[in-house]
Amino acid sequence: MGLSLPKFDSVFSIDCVIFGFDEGELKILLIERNEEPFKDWWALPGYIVEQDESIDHAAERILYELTGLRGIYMDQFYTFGDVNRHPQGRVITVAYYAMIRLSGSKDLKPVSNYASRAVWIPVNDLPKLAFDHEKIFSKGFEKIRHRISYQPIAFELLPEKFTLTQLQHLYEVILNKKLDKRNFRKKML
Amino acid sequence: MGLSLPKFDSVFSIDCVIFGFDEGELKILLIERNEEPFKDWWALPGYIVEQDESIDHAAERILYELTGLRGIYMDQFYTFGDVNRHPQGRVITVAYYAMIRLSGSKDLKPVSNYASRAVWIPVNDLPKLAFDHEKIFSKGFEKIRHRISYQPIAFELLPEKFTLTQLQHLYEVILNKKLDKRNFRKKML
DNA sequence: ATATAGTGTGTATTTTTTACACTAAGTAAT
DNA sequence: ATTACTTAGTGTAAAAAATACACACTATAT
Repeated sequence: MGLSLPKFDSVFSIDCVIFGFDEGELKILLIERNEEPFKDWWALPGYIVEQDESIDHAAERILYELTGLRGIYMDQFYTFGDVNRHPQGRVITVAYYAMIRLSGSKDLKPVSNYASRAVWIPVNDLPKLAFDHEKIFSKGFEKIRHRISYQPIAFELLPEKFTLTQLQHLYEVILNKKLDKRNFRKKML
Repeated sequence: MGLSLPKFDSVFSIDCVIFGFDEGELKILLIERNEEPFKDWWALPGYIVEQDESIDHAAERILYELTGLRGIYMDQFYTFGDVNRHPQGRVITVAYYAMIRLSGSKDLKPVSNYASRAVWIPVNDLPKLAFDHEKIFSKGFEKIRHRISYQPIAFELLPEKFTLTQLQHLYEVILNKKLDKRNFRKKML
Protein backbone atom coordinates (compact mmCIF):
# COMPACT_ATOMS: atom_id res chain seq x y z
CA MET A 1 0.00 0.00 0.00
CA GLY A 2 1.75 3.11 -1.25
CA LEU A 3 2.23 6.07 1.04
CA SER A 4 0.53 9.00 -0.60
CA LEU A 5 0.56 11.28 2.38
CA PRO A 6 2.37 14.59 2.34
CA LYS A 7 5.93 14.66 3.60
CA PHE A 8 6.31 16.25 6.90
CA ASP A 9 9.53 17.00 8.73
CA SER A 10 8.34 16.56 12.20
CA VAL A 11 8.49 14.28 15.07
CA PHE A 12 6.31 12.84 17.77
CA SER A 13 7.59 12.47 21.22
CA ILE A 14 6.35 11.27 24.55
CA ASP A 15 6.89 12.93 27.90
CA CYS A 16 6.08 11.28 31.18
CA VAL A 17 4.99 12.83 34.44
CA ILE A 18 5.42 10.11 37.02
CA PHE A 19 4.20 10.82 40.51
CA GLY A 20 5.40 9.12 43.63
CA PHE A 21 4.81 9.73 47.30
CA ASP A 22 7.58 9.38 49.79
CA GLU A 23 8.32 10.67 53.23
CA GLY A 24 5.18 12.73 53.18
CA GLU A 25 6.15 14.43 49.99
CA LEU A 26 4.74 14.20 46.53
CA LYS A 27 7.54 13.76 44.02
CA ILE A 28 8.01 13.38 40.32
CA LEU A 29 10.57 11.59 38.32
CA LEU A 30 13.07 13.73 36.43
CA ILE A 31 16.07 12.95 34.33
CA GLU A 32 19.23 14.87 33.82
CA ARG A 33 19.70 15.22 30.10
CA ASN A 34 22.89 14.02 28.56
CA GLU A 35 22.34 15.42 25.08
CA GLU A 36 21.84 18.73 23.40
CA PRO A 37 19.69 20.68 23.42
CA PHE A 38 19.39 21.40 27.12
CA LYS A 39 22.30 19.12 27.97
CA ASP A 40 22.67 18.84 31.75
CA TRP A 41 19.26 20.33 32.35
CA TRP A 42 16.53 18.59 34.27
CA ALA A 43 13.64 17.35 32.19
CA LEU A 44 10.69 15.02 32.24
CA PRO A 45 11.58 11.57 30.94
CA GLY A 46 10.71 11.84 27.29
CA TYR A 47 11.89 10.80 23.90
CA ILE A 48 10.91 10.21 20.33
CA VAL A 49 8.30 7.74 19.17
CA GLU A 50 9.46 5.16 16.65
CA GLN A 51 7.83 4.92 13.30
CA ASP A 52 6.34 1.50 13.91
CA GLU A 53 5.20 1.59 17.51
CA SER A 54 1.97 2.85 18.98
CA ILE A 55 2.19 5.82 21.27
CA ASP A 56 1.15 3.78 24.28
CA HIS A 57 3.92 1.36 23.58
CA ALA A 58 6.38 4.17 23.03
CA ALA A 59 5.49 5.65 26.39
CA GLU A 60 6.38 2.43 28.19
CA ARG A 61 9.56 1.91 26.26
CA ILE A 62 10.78 5.45 26.73
CA LEU A 63 10.10 5.50 30.41
CA TYR A 64 12.03 2.29 30.75
CA GLU A 65 14.99 3.44 28.71
CA LEU A 66 15.36 6.71 30.54
CA THR A 67 14.69 5.62 34.08
CA GLY A 68 14.87 1.83 34.27
CA LEU A 69 11.24 1.66 35.41
CA ARG A 70 9.26 -1.06 33.74
CA GLY A 71 5.66 -2.02 33.33
CA ILE A 72 4.26 1.18 34.73
CA TYR A 73 0.70 1.77 33.59
CA MET A 74 0.39 5.30 32.25
CA ASP A 75 -2.47 7.38 30.92
CA GLN A 76 -2.23 9.97 28.27
CA PHE A 77 -3.40 13.39 29.41
CA TYR A 78 -2.58 16.06 26.89
CA THR A 79 -0.76 16.73 23.66
CA PHE A 80 1.44 19.76 23.32
CA GLY A 81 1.75 21.04 19.80
CA ASP A 82 3.07 24.58 19.76
CA VAL A 83 5.25 25.25 16.79
CA ASN A 84 8.32 26.35 18.69
CA ARG A 85 8.30 24.18 21.71
CA HIS A 86 11.47 22.43 20.57
CA PRO A 87 14.40 24.56 19.43
CA GLN A 88 15.44 22.17 16.69
CA GLY A 89 12.27 21.57 14.80
CA ARG A 90 8.68 20.70 15.01
CA VAL A 91 8.06 18.24 17.78
CA ILE A 92 4.61 17.40 18.99
CA THR A 93 4.61 15.62 22.29
CA VAL A 94 2.02 13.45 23.89
CA ALA A 95 2.17 13.66 27.66
CA TYR A 96 1.48 10.66 29.87
CA TYR A 97 1.18 10.42 33.60
CA ALA A 98 1.21 7.69 36.18
CA MET A 99 1.22 7.32 39.91
CA ILE A 100 3.39 4.72 41.47
CA ARG A 101 4.40 3.26 44.73
CA LEU A 102 7.85 4.17 45.92
CA SER A 103 8.15 1.10 48.10
CA GLY A 104 11.67 -0.01 48.78
CA SER A 105 14.26 1.26 46.43
CA LYS A 106 13.23 0.72 42.87
CA ASP A 107 16.48 1.39 41.19
CA LEU A 108 16.57 4.29 38.85
CA LYS A 109 19.12 3.47 36.21
CA PRO A 110 18.78 4.94 32.78
CA VAL A 111 19.37 2.31 30.12
CA SER A 112 19.82 4.77 27.30
CA ASN A 113 22.60 7.25 27.74
CA TYR A 114 20.34 10.01 26.65
CA ALA A 115 19.82 10.55 30.36
CA SER A 116 22.73 10.69 32.75
CA ARG A 117 20.53 9.91 35.73
CA ALA A 118 16.96 9.76 36.95
CA VAL A 119 15.88 11.14 40.29
CA TRP A 120 12.77 11.67 42.38
CA ILE A 121 12.24 15.36 43.07
CA PRO A 122 9.58 16.87 45.35
CA VAL A 123 7.00 18.79 43.35
CA ASN A 124 7.35 21.70 45.73
CA ASP A 125 10.98 22.02 44.95
CA LEU A 126 11.33 21.61 41.22
CA PRO A 127 14.32 23.01 39.37
CA LYS A 128 13.97 24.82 36.08
CA LEU A 129 13.06 22.32 33.39
CA ALA A 130 14.01 21.93 29.74
CA PHE A 131 11.66 22.81 26.87
CA ASP A 132 8.09 23.50 27.97
CA HIS A 133 8.27 20.79 30.59
CA GLU A 134 7.12 23.06 33.35
CA LYS A 135 3.92 23.62 31.48
CA ILE A 136 3.54 19.90 30.93
CA PHE A 137 4.12 19.19 34.57
CA SER A 138 1.55 21.77 35.64
CA LYS A 139 -1.07 20.32 33.40
CA GLY A 140 -0.32 16.86 34.72
CA PHE A 141 -0.55 18.02 38.29
CA GLU A 142 -3.87 19.70 37.57
CA LYS A 143 -5.00 16.42 36.12
CA ILE A 144 -4.32 14.33 39.18
CA ARG A 145 -5.72 16.99 41.46
CA HIS A 146 -8.92 16.84 39.51
CA ARG A 147 -8.90 13.11 39.26
CA ILE A 148 -8.43 12.44 42.93
CA SER A 149 -11.82 13.98 43.56
CA TYR A 150 -13.64 11.24 41.73
CA GLN A 151 -11.28 8.29 41.66
CA PRO A 152 -9.36 6.60 44.43
CA ILE A 153 -6.01 7.06 42.77
CA ALA A 154 -4.28 7.54 46.06
CA PHE A 155 -4.00 3.81 46.62
CA GLU A 156 -1.66 3.56 43.71
CA LEU A 157 0.79 5.81 45.46
CA LEU A 158 0.87 4.26 48.87
CA PRO A 159 2.43 1.02 50.06
CA GLU A 160 0.11 -1.96 50.27
CA LYS A 161 -0.39 -1.37 53.94
CA PHE A 162 -0.73 2.17 55.06
CA THR A 163 -2.32 4.15 57.83
CA LEU A 164 -5.26 6.41 57.26
CA THR A 165 -3.03 9.20 58.40
CA GLN A 166 -0.65 8.60 55.53
CA LEU A 167 -3.55 8.54 53.13
CA GLN A 168 -4.77 11.81 54.50
CA HIS A 169 -1.36 13.42 54.13
CA LEU A 170 -1.33 12.40 50.54
CA TYR A 171 -4.71 13.97 49.90
CA GLU A 172 -3.59 17.10 51.66
CA VAL A 173 -0.49 17.38 49.55
CA ILE A 174 -2.35 16.88 46.32
CA LEU A 175 -5.27 19.12 47.13
CA ASN A 176 -3.07 21.57 48.95
CA LYS A 177 -5.37 22.01 51.91
CA LYS A 178 -5.95 20.68 55.39
CA LEU A 179 -8.62 18.07 55.94
CA ASP A 180 -10.49 17.13 59.06
CA LYS A 181 -9.24 13.84 60.46
CA ARG A 182 -12.53 12.36 61.53
CA ASN A 183 -14.51 13.42 58.51
CA PHE A 184 -11.79 12.17 56.26
CA ARG A 185 -11.89 8.75 57.85
CA LYS A 186 -15.63 8.57 57.59
CA LYS A 187 -15.53 9.34 53.91
CA MET A 188 -12.85 6.80 53.17
CA LEU A 189 -14.97 4.00 54.59
CA MET B 1 19.24 26.55 13.91
CA GLY B 2 19.83 23.27 12.10
CA LEU B 3 17.35 20.48 12.40
CA SER B 4 19.16 17.56 13.91
CA LEU B 5 16.14 15.50 14.66
CA PRO B 6 15.61 12.10 13.10
CA LYS B 7 13.62 11.94 9.89
CA PHE B 8 10.21 10.57 10.35
CA ASP B 9 7.70 9.78 7.64
CA SER B 10 4.59 10.50 9.48
CA VAL B 11 1.89 12.98 9.83
CA PHE B 12 -0.19 14.72 12.44
CA SER B 13 -3.83 15.23 11.88
CA ILE B 14 -6.74 16.69 13.75
CA ASP B 15 -10.21 15.23 14.03
CA CYS B 16 -13.15 17.14 15.41
CA VAL B 17 -16.17 15.87 17.27
CA ILE B 18 -18.65 18.72 17.23
CA PHE B 19 -21.83 18.31 19.21
CA GLY B 20 -25.04 20.14 18.58
CA PHE B 21 -28.52 19.78 19.99
CA ASP B 22 -31.54 20.15 17.80
CA GLU B 23 -35.15 19.03 17.92
CA GLY B 24 -34.49 17.14 21.09
CA GLU B 25 -31.66 15.19 19.56
CA LEU B 26 -27.97 15.28 20.16
CA LYS B 27 -26.12 15.43 16.90
CA ILE B 28 -22.59 15.53 15.61
CA LEU B 29 -21.11 17.04 12.57
CA LEU B 30 -19.91 14.65 9.88
CA ILE B 31 -18.48 15.15 6.46
CA GLU B 32 -18.76 13.03 3.41
CA ARG B 33 -15.26 12.41 2.17
CA ASN B 34 -14.39 13.34 -1.35
CA GLU B 35 -10.95 11.75 -1.47
CA GLU B 36 -9.35 8.37 -1.13
CA PRO B 37 -9.02 6.53 1.08
CA PHE B 38 -12.60 6.07 2.25
CA LYS B 39 -13.95 8.24 -0.55
CA ASP B 40 -17.70 8.75 -0.13
CA TRP B 41 -17.61 7.50 3.43
CA TRP B 42 -18.81 9.51 6.38
CA ALA B 43 -16.09 10.77 8.65
CA LEU B 44 -15.37 13.23 11.39
CA PRO B 45 -14.13 16.54 10.04
CA GLY B 46 -10.39 16.10 10.13
CA TYR B 47 -7.27 16.83 8.19
CA ILE B 48 -3.56 17.22 8.32
CA VAL B 49 -1.73 19.76 10.48
CA GLU B 50 0.61 22.11 8.63
CA GLN B 51 4.25 22.23 9.47
CA ASP B 52 4.14 25.74 10.84
CA GLU B 53 0.89 25.93 12.73
CA SER B 54 0.09 24.96 16.28
CA ILE B 55 -2.35 22.13 16.73
CA ASP B 56 -4.96 24.43 18.26
CA HIS B 57 -4.75 26.64 15.26
CA ALA B 58 -4.89 23.68 12.93
CA ALA B 59 -8.05 22.48 14.60
CA GLU B 60 -9.83 25.75 13.91
CA ARG B 61 -8.62 25.96 10.36
CA ILE B 62 -9.51 22.41 9.51
CA LEU B 63 -12.97 22.64 10.94
CA TYR B 64 -13.55 25.76 8.93
CA GLU B 65 -12.27 24.32 5.70
CA LEU B 66 -14.29 21.17 5.93
CA THR B 67 -17.54 22.52 7.27
CA GLY B 68 -17.57 26.29 6.90
CA LEU B 69 -17.90 26.71 10.66
CA ARG B 70 -15.71 29.42 12.06
CA GLY B 71 -14.49 30.58 15.44
CA ILE B 72 -15.71 27.54 17.32
CA TYR B 73 -13.85 27.05 20.55
CA MET B 74 -12.65 23.48 20.80
CA ASP B 75 -10.84 21.47 23.43
CA GLN B 76 -8.43 18.71 22.81
CA PHE B 77 -9.47 15.44 24.41
CA TYR B 78 -7.32 12.56 23.24
CA THR B 79 -4.59 11.58 20.85
CA PHE B 80 -4.91 8.41 18.83
CA GLY B 81 -1.63 6.90 17.85
CA ASP B 82 -2.04 3.31 16.80
CA VAL B 83 0.34 2.32 14.07
CA ASN B 84 -2.24 1.17 11.56
CA ARG B 85 -5.07 3.53 12.08
CA HIS B 86 -4.55 5.05 8.64
CA PRO B 87 -4.19 2.68 5.69
CA GLN B 88 -1.61 4.82 3.92
CA GLY B 89 0.95 5.44 6.57
CA ARG B 90 1.57 6.55 10.07
CA VAL B 91 -0.88 9.22 11.09
CA ILE B 92 -1.25 10.32 14.66
CA THR B 93 -4.38 12.31 15.23
CA VAL B 94 -5.26 14.72 17.96
CA ALA B 95 -8.99 14.75 18.64
CA TYR B 96 -10.85 17.91 19.59
CA TYR B 97 -14.40 18.41 20.66
CA ALA B 98 -16.80 21.30 21.00
CA MET B 99 -20.41 21.91 21.76
CA ILE B 100 -22.28 24.49 19.82
CA ARG B 101 -25.63 26.07 19.45
CA LEU B 102 -27.57 25.07 16.38
CA SER B 103 -29.61 28.24 16.36
CA GLY B 104 -30.96 29.24 12.98
CA SER B 105 -29.30 27.68 10.03
CA LYS B 106 -25.58 28.05 10.26
CA ASP B 107 -24.67 27.08 6.76
CA LEU B 108 -22.54 24.05 6.37
CA LYS B 109 -20.49 24.55 3.27
CA PRO B 110 -17.14 22.89 2.95
CA VAL B 111 -14.53 25.30 1.66
CA SER B 112 -12.00 22.64 0.77
CA ASN B 113 -13.17 20.04 -1.68
CA TYR B 114 -11.75 17.35 0.46
CA ALA B 115 -15.28 17.08 1.81
CA SER B 116 -18.26 16.95 -0.52
CA ARG B 117 -20.64 18.04 2.21
CA ALA B 118 -21.05 18.45 5.93
CA VAL B 119 -24.17 17.36 7.79
CA TRP B 120 -25.53 17.12 11.31
CA ILE B 121 -26.28 13.52 12.22
CA PRO B 122 -28.01 12.29 15.38
CA VAL B 123 -25.62 10.39 17.59
CA ASN B 124 -28.14 7.62 17.93
CA ASP B 125 -28.21 7.06 14.26
CA LEU B 126 -24.62 7.23 13.10
CA PRO B 127 -23.53 5.57 9.89
CA LYS B 128 -20.34 3.57 9.63
CA LEU B 129 -17.39 5.91 9.80
CA ALA B 130 -14.02 6.03 8.08
CA PHE B 131 -10.75 5.08 9.79
CA ASP B 132 -11.09 4.65 13.56
CA HIS B 133 -13.53 7.50 13.78
CA GLU B 134 -16.12 5.49 15.64
CA LYS B 135 -13.61 4.97 18.39
CA ILE B 136 -12.80 8.67 18.40
CA PHE B 137 -16.45 9.59 18.55
CA SER B 138 -17.06 7.22 21.46
CA LYS B 139 -14.23 8.66 23.44
CA GLY B 140 -15.51 12.15 22.77
CA PHE B 141 -19.01 11.24 23.82
CA GLU B 142 -17.65 9.70 27.00
CA LYS B 143 -15.83 12.93 27.58
CA ILE B 144 -18.86 15.16 27.46
CA ARG B 145 -20.90 12.70 29.47
CA HIS B 146 -18.30 12.90 32.15
CA ARG B 147 -17.90 16.61 31.86
CA ILE B 148 -21.54 17.46 32.14
CA SER B 149 -21.48 16.14 35.68
CA TYR B 150 -19.19 18.87 36.89
CA GLN B 151 -19.48 21.70 34.40
CA PRO B 152 -22.52 23.42 33.00
CA ILE B 153 -21.66 22.71 29.41
CA ALA B 154 -25.27 22.34 28.46
CA PHE B 155 -25.69 26.08 28.09
CA GLU B 156 -23.35 26.04 25.16
CA LEU B 157 -25.68 23.77 23.30
CA LEU B 158 -28.98 25.51 23.86
CA PRO B 159 -30.34 28.74 22.42
CA GLU B 160 -29.93 31.84 24.54
CA LYS B 161 -33.41 31.45 25.89
CA PHE B 162 -34.59 27.99 26.64
CA THR B 163 -37.02 26.26 28.92
CA LEU B 164 -35.94 24.10 31.77
CA THR B 165 -37.67 21.28 30.01
CA GLN B 166 -35.36 21.62 27.03
CA LEU B 167 -32.38 21.69 29.33
CA GLN B 168 -33.60 18.56 30.99
CA HIS B 169 -34.06 16.79 27.69
CA LEU B 170 -30.50 17.60 26.83
CA TYR B 171 -29.22 16.15 30.07
CA GLU B 172 -31.30 13.08 29.53
CA VAL B 173 -29.93 12.54 26.07
CA ILE B 174 -26.35 12.94 27.17
CA LEU B 175 -26.61 10.88 30.30
CA ASN B 176 -28.94 8.43 28.67
CA LYS B 177 -31.38 8.23 31.56
CA LYS B 178 -34.59 9.77 32.78
CA LEU B 179 -34.43 12.50 35.36
CA ASP B 180 -37.05 13.70 37.79
CA LYS B 181 -38.52 17.00 36.73
CA ARG B 182 -38.79 18.65 40.12
CA ASN B 183 -35.46 17.50 41.42
CA PHE B 184 -33.80 18.53 38.22
CA ARG B 185 -35.19 22.04 38.50
CA LYS B 186 -34.12 22.36 42.08
CA LYS B 187 -30.59 21.40 41.25
CA MET B 188 -30.35 23.78 38.35
CA LEU B 189 -31.16 26.73 40.59
C1' DA C 1 9.24 13.03 84.59
C1' DT C 2 7.68 16.07 81.59
C1' DA C 3 6.53 18.04 77.36
C1' DT C 4 5.52 17.21 72.61
C1' DA C 5 3.71 15.22 68.52
C1' DG C 6 0.94 11.93 66.55
C1' DT C 7 -2.97 8.62 66.55
C1' DG C 8 -7.61 7.45 67.19
C1' DT C 9 -12.62 8.01 68.20
C1' DG C 10 -18.54 10.07 68.18
C1' DT C 11 -22.25 13.24 67.92
C1' DA C 12 -25.08 17.01 66.45
C1' DT C 13 -26.17 20.23 62.56
C1' DT C 14 -26.65 21.42 57.96
C1' DT C 15 -26.88 20.49 53.22
C1' DT C 16 -27.88 17.67 49.43
C1' DT C 17 -30.28 14.07 47.23
C1' DT C 18 -34.04 11.33 46.31
C1' DA C 19 -38.85 9.84 45.89
C1' DC C 20 -43.33 10.90 44.79
C1' DA C 21 -48.74 13.18 42.76
C1' DC C 22 -51.67 16.56 41.40
C1' DT C 23 -53.37 20.92 38.86
C1' DA C 24 -53.54 24.12 34.88
C1' DA C 25 -53.13 25.15 30.13
C1' DG C 26 -52.84 24.17 25.43
C1' DT C 27 -53.61 21.13 21.38
C1' DA C 28 -55.89 17.84 18.49
C1' DA C 29 -59.81 15.14 17.20
C1' DT C 30 -64.74 14.29 16.92
C1' DA D 1 -67.93 22.90 21.68
C1' DT D 2 -66.78 18.96 24.27
C1' DT D 3 -63.54 15.48 25.13
C1' DA D 4 -59.24 13.31 25.43
C1' DC D 5 -54.38 13.89 25.53
C1' DT D 6 -50.01 15.89 26.10
C1' DT D 7 -46.95 19.13 28.35
C1' DA D 8 -45.61 22.61 32.00
C1' DG D 9 -45.40 23.65 36.53
C1' DT D 10 -45.20 23.22 41.67
C1' DG D 11 -43.85 21.23 47.39
C1' DT D 12 -42.93 18.17 51.03
C1' DA D 13 -41.00 14.44 53.60
C1' DA D 14 -37.29 11.01 54.25
C1' DA D 15 -32.61 9.50 53.62
C1' DA D 16 -27.88 10.23 52.78
C1' DA D 17 -23.81 12.95 52.82
C1' DA D 18 -20.96 16.68 54.46
C1' DT D 19 -19.37 19.53 58.00
C1' DA D 20 -17.91 21.28 62.54
C1' DC D 21 -15.96 20.28 66.67
C1' DA D 22 -12.84 18.19 71.65
C1' DC D 23 -10.64 14.98 74.27
C1' DA D 24 -7.95 10.72 75.67
C1' DC D 25 -4.03 7.50 74.74
C1' DT D 26 0.63 6.37 73.15
C1' DA D 27 5.27 6.95 71.89
C1' DT D 28 9.22 9.80 71.74
C1' DA D 29 12.60 13.26 72.88
C1' DT D 30 14.62 16.15 76.47
